[in-house]
Amino acid sequence: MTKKLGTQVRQDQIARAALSLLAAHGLQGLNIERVAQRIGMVPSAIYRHFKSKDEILVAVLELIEQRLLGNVQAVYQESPDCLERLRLLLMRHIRLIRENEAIPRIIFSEAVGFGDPARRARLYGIIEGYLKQVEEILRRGQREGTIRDDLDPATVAVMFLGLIQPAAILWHVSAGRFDATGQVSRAWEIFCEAIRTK
Amino acid sequence: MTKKLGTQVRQDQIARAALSLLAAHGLQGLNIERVAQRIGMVPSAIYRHFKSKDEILVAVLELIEQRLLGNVQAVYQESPDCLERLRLLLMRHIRLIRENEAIPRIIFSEAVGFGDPARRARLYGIIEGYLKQVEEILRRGQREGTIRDDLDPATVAVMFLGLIQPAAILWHVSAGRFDATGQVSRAWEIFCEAIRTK
DNA sequence: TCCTCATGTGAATGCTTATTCACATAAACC
DNA sequence: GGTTTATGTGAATAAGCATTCACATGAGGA
Repeated sequence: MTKKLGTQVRQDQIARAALSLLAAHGLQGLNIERVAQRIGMVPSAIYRHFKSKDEILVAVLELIEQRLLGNVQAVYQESPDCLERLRLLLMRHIRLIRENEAIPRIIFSEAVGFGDPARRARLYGIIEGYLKQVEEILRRGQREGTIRDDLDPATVAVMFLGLIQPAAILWHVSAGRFDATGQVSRAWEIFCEAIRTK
Repeated sequence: MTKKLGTQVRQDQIARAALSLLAAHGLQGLNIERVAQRIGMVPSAIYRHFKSKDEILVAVLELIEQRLLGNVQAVYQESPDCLERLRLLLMRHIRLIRENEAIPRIIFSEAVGFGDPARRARLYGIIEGYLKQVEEILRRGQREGTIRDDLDPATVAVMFLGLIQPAAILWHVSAGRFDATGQVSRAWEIFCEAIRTK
């Protein structure tokens, strides 16, 4: 029989497996059987650790949240300059998405958008939290004088997301042919020039 | 019995019904029964006009393409100024999405992203076609001297999409609380200033 | 060593849903 | 009006999949 492991360990394994499967097969292709297989269990065993498939999706959302906020922490270490921090965050974000296509997928997916309103709210909270972090970097830049202070940080933070999203989608839809990293780099130059103090 | 109608008429009805249902219930909630009900038929009758559910999705994609390109045609009539055309296109686009949430939903959906590679390619073609139209407006602006000609139109066109997408997603995830139109308007100001000739 | 409890198993259940098919009927054409 | 053909109907099929449950077993404490 499969080795027995604690519920925290299993929950983590399950969430990771689900995220990885979402990337490979999409939400439609995510079923309990595949998740179980991935970690060497039998489908019913999953239910020892999660009450339902929906709960697994919530766990996946939290995993994504961790990774996004982890990126924010990292760029604070990597550079003291706010504009540079944003650039680094952009590059980390695009890498995160390229390594894990599931992220935009689950975020835009109707399972989250239409399902339990609480889960939808949770997702909104995650995105808002990330936006708040971006805003914070922008505000610091404004205080330092490197970023134009006539701009609304909240608006600019959403625009920042807009540098990444369409590139990520084109990359995915084109089956990897679209040069997302190049697009984001070029777009960053234009964006950066627009928000930097003249 | 239900009145009998030609296949072209039915195909159009079915595609429209599917688009509308996608907006209301998401892809998961789109089933043949609901589509049939919406146009007063019985599920099996759908198969007189489409070989499979997948074919219906393709028809929906084509409907979306029509509407996007229709917007482009319209703004050419509405203004002779390229920057103004872009602004109008942006506003039309956000309105299209607000009236029809299904559009981002189906575009980002894994049914399209992971299914038949041909369908994925079709979607890429649609987005590319729209981008080409935006690029064309940008190029005209460059020739006229209203838009900076040191910018790559392709890059800027993707950025243009980026003005809309995150706003649309936040609007959807927040259940309509996020002010997408306001965000897009404010973002447009910043974007416009960045690409206009100084 | 034994007990107990959390974890793993395999089979069964039940629901949803796409798809098919034999049959029915409206409409177009002669 | 009769014939033909495309379109609509209702029932049946079958597959996929989440979830449950009675039972089995490993691991840690007494």
